[in-house]
Amino acid sequence: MGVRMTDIDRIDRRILKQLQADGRISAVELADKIGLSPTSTGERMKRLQRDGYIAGFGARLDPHRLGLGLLVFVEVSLDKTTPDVFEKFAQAVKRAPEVLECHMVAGGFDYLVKTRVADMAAYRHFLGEILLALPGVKETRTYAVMEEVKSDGMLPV
Amino acid sequence: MGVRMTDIDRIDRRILKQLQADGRISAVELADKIGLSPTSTGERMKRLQRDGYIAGFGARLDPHRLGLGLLVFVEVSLDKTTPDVFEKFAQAVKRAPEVLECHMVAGGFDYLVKTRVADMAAYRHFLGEILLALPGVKETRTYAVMEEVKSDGMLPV
DNA sequence: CTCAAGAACCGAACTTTATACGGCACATGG
DNA sequence: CCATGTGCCGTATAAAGTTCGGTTCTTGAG
Repeated sequence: MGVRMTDIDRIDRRILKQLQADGRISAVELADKIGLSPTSTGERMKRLQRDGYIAGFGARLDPHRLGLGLLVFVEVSLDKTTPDVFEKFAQAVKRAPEVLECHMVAGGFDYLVKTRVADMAAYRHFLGEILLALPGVKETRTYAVMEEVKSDGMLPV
Repeated sequence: MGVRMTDIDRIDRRILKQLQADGRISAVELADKIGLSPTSTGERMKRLQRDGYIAGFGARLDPHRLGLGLLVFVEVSLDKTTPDVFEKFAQAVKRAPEVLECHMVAGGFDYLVKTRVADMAAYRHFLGEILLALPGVKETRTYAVMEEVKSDGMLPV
């Protein structure tokens, strides 16, 4: 299944690590962190993007500052007797802005949903009016996050 | 509990939205997307960072390209008879690079851990040698992700 | 009402960064 | 040996970031 054209070396990994931590670092500053010229650094950055190692850049926003103080995980079980439930559910979830992540899992339930809302009242509304309103949703289990021990989600490179 | 000094308006929200989607957009381009001069746009960006709405910038790396093809969630229950288990567990988790996220939750278990590894063999090693080796870990339930329906984790602004 | 003060925006000058180009060193394979 | 390709670098040009002064608008006190 090889779509990849090239492989990456030690220097590429250091570039990826730095860019993951600070996506707005200049090629000049990055260059002398890794001991290369700005030109070569820029070329490598462009190659890493072209080959898909870097999917994009983004600002990390503070959810609490934006009034999204409550993080909630929901386990969802679907009624598998109806056809298309998985498709419908997946599409609905992609449209819901409260849903940050949604993963189909193997195990005791079908989907694990990560949600961020303002407070419990907002979550109650989301659960009742949006999630449970979807056809085929048989059961949900809610886990409110009390403390975010680790949240950055940085990949080990 | 007001630490915030200022509030944000409609224009700030559009800036945040754009920067979340593309953290490397130039102030010039961003400026005419939102109908403002590059100067004012730059000033607002700096203010949004200073006030903590923007925590930072980062590159979005493709986990599959980096050989981290398997996403796994683990529910962890701790043995609450021992003192300090929560502290120890939290600190160990912060040190583990395989752990992308870890949240203490209210409900049937104690921690929900999000992990990314190369494959099942790597996960087996992580579970046995690292997670279960921690003192106080009573029980774990593993949920391997079969399909990532939604993964970006963009906040609604 | 008048006026001073502050906030937000803008354009222009200046500084820094990105990009494109040409050349150099080195490894590879015919 | 030589041709080719790759990676690196320095320079020059184009673009973006940054600072500064000045304008308008709002606000609140006199």
